[in-house]
Amino acid sequence: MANHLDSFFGAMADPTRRAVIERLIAGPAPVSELHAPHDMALPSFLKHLKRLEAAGLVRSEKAGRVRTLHIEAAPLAEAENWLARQRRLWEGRLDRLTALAESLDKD
Amino acid sequence: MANHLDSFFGAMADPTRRAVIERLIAGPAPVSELHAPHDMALPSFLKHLKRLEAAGLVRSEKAGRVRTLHIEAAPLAEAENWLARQRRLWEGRLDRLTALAESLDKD
DNA sequence: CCTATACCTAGCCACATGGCTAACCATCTC
DNA sequence: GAGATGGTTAGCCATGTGGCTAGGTATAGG
Repeated sequence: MANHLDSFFGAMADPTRRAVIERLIAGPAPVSELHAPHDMALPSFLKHLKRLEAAGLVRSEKAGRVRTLHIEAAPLAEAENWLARQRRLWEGRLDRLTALAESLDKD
Repeated sequence: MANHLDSFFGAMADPTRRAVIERLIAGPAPVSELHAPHDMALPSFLKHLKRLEAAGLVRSEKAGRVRTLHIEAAPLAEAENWLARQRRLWEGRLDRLTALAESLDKD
């Protein structure tokens, strides 16, 4: 398989990286601004950004000294769809169980 | 923060574990049945199950020699809601950008 | 009671992850 | 062109993760 889901869920499994995503949803931002609220050395923080970019959750462009990051919404939607599908299957199963229970009650 | 989201996303960031979840959505199953389709030694596989249980995605009960696993749907729903909220914020932002663009066009 | 079954524990290994410091570009700004 | 600013690279370290083998425990079945 080796899905995007691997790298997506891996990328989201860290509060620093989720915070970056939440910030970027409000609009693009340069590295230094993203870094500011996190009590962590820049190189450590950059690793998180690299991971987000590798997972395709984020794009970045450099202009002069400044690298600006943008969010990439598609993977978010993809993961949400995956979860929604699991939930529907689960709910479908519950429905069948309910129906089964009712049919057994009749006997 | 140290959210459930940490352990949830961490748990889902592995194809073996996602496959277990997908299987359990169809209904409860014992360890050996869950293990069967995965080409991996049992102890390695057990670690994955422990991780799912630690993340609260799965419950398990032992009867005699057999431990049976059940899925726990709530965390799935919670993560789906988190993603949905992000998406709505994102879409809201796009709407505002569109409105802004239109208002600029009028000038 | 003996054996097979089903799972569990302990302990090892290689590699990934998440943090750091130190030192290094590159580009504005004065 | 000298400094300050914004990122980047290299390399170190501790811990976590994902795999393994070997061996153990507990119950089901004959």
